[in-house]
Amino acid sequence: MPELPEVETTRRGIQPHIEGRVVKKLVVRQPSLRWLVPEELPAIVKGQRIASVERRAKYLLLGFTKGTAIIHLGMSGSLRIIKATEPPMAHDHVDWILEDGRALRFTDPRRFGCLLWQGKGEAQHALLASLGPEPLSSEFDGELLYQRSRNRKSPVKTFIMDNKIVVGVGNIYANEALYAAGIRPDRAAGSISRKRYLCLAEEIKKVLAKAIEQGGTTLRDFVGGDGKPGYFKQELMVYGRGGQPCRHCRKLLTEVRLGQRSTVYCRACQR
DNA sequence: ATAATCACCTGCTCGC
DNA sequence: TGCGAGCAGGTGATTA
Repeated sequence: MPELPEVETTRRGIQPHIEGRVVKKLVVRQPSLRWLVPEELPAIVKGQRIASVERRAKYLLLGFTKGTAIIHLGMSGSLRIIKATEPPMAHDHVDWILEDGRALRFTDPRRFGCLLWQGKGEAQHALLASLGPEPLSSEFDGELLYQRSRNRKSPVKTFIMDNKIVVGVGNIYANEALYAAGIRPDRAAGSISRKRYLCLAEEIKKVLAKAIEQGGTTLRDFVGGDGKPGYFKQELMVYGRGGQPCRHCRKLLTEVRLGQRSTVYCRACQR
């Protein structure tokens, strides 16, 4: 479900409801997520105030005086605000019960998500330590892509999805940005010119920013923290459209697999 | 160091 | 209608 725009949409949806609130109780029904939820976490956060709700890459960070809760939504995770009395459904693994009678509920059928803890003063969590720049920040640009791609033989699509290069570019938006930039996804990253990388970086920024504006892409059942679906799906040019006509030239879009991920592009518009 | 593959898990769609 | 195969928004770990 979530790529960066969906995670950011979630963050914006839940922040007004939980920031500044005190955690009355953390209920972990299913600790077995991608990594085990730390056993001691409920005791650590009980009675603690959520001071901040931030995002780094696709991680959501709940800031406390004593440390930071690190949440990832994986492929199928979501967070929403509920009444604390709402009975849990099958994949409702964690509830952050607040003192105002509501709760932040984490749901994740596939359990690829995680909930971890980094205590204040501990070294930065390994998951966050070697991440590349945020795609919407000024640290990320075409020059960086150009420099980092020299001598790389892997496909450019795989390259821009590598979170050591830049974070937050998932399969949907990688496909979309490459289409917008007119670059074939299977070209070797090292064979692409500086000029084309400048264009690609701009398109990555544009597609992500636009998707955030629209509240993310709802494919199956993604909803933001406010329960509203995303509206970006109607803007997709290639993702999920293999075999259908290119919206620009009407030729049929090609679908291939690159690094186990479905990849769709136009053989005429992308070179 | 880089590239390719595997693994984690449930649910849904498709073809027979 | 039922059943196995394959696929899905992510990404760390493992293998060449």
